[in-house]
Amino acid sequence: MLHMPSDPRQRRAARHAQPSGDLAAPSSPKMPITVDRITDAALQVVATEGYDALTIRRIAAVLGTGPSSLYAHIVNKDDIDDLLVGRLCSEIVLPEPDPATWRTQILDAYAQIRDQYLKYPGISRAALGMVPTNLDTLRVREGLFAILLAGGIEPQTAAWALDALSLYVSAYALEQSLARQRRKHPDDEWVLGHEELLSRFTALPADTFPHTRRYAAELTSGTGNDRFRFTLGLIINNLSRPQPSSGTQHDR
Amino acid sequence: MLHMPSDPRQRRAARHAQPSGDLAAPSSPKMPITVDRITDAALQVVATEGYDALTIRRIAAVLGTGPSSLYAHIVNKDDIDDLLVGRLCSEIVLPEPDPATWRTQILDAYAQIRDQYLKYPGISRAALGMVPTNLDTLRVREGLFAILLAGGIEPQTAAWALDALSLYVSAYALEQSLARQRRKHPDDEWVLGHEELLSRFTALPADTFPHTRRYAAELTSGTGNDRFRFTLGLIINNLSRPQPSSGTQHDR
DNA sequence: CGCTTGCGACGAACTAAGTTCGAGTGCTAG
DNA sequence: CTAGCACTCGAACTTAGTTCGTCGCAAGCG
Repeated sequence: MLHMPSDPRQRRAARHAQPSGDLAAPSSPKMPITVDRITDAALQVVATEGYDALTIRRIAAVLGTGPSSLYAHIVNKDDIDDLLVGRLCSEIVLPEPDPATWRTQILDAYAQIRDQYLKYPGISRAALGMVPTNLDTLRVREGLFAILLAGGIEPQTAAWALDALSLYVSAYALEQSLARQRRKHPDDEWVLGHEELLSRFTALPADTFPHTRRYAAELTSGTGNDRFRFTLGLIINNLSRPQPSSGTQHDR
Repeated sequence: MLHMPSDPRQRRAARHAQPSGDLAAPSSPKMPITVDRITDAALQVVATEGYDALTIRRIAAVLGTGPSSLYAHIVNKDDIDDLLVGRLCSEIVLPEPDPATWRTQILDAYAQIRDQYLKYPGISRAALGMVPTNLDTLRVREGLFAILLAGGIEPQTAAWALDALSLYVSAYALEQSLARQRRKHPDDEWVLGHEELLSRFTALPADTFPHTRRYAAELTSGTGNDRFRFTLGLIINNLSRPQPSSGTQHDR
């Protein structure tokens, strides 16, 4: 039986390289530690305890072993991020591009990504730092890119819009995760519900914070989802229309 | 002489509370450790070595003391983030809102914020997790909000756009910082320049990555600044126009 | 059939970092 | 002058990422 490279660095490189002929070896009949099992364990930890609780020792404990046992399969902890994001991306289902409904297609796809991120709280932090050559993220990018192009968007505009949307969605998920985490961690008084935030704003001095005070209701209104759809709509709606020259040139 | 509360928790709370009558005590004639000196030292560390190198011990070393000496002034390390973001925000200069030039005013203000973030690499990570009651961030928000309102934007739209823009700028700065950091850290082969990224894209299999391959030039084109201005323009240009109803409702 | 060899598993240990403890120190009020 | 208090700081505790050296097992080989 042909073995994979024993050096985990080479394995990581192999994961980032284009898919060559040799597929990943199927798991042995026994119960050895594999990259897949590590990924499963890590995802389980993140789903139940959040990304901050994701430690090498925690993963090893789920697998019933010690921390050093993982280092035959991973390079370092960053490698785990790679695996997690890869797994998440692989579960994104992308539609066949349809020029008639490309807006909702994009919106739905990003909502899917957002839901994945929120399902694994804090994991978007890993996605933000991901090297852009990860194969699974490239697959998703390709799919989203195809939808935009089918919508008649200029390739250059589509490419940059892709960046903007992806970045925003990651940041949005990260912020949401952090907020929810704080809400579950009421050790300090830093947990602010909607009403408390509103009352804080209205209690601000009117001379230095006139607008924040006056429009406190607007500033604190809307669910996370409302704001998400608003922003994506803002970006998407501006794509297919000719950009009015208003001091901002973005042609090239 | 009246002393501040001895418990650093109360001091932190005091920093977040609205500015009451008692101003912070001026520094003693000698050379004691103060919150300001801690902030200075921390900023210096971040500017020269990046946010990842910001440790309690490193700050203490800059101040010529041990790590425990700081805990009389800060609650924990998160508190340092608070101080840093506060300092950064306090250096943002906001223009008097001008209805005629509100677009460039917003763009310039966010460019200022972006430059601050990039000057202290990785610090935007702290900004992303910041509690929204930080007084200094509120000041900046108030100023930006005022500009949008002066531009005739609906309060609700302005409030949500503020969120979207701030989130994007933070995420943008974080990504840029991470990328630059990787470039300076050539221990692995994960450093990808523009050309290398391009060649990677063109080397992708044409059957599964047709668009990425075909438009590799567009996908890798543009400086960070180009993309920054593009995205902000995308959002800003859509604000003052009536939102076409395209499945996205944001009223309430 | 027994020996070798090499890979994967893993206990132990090293380092770094956040945080706490408790003793010391100097300033200020009474 | 002295008591109290805030501040300082060395030492130590805890957690976490990572490495080292050993062990066991299975495949090939004589």
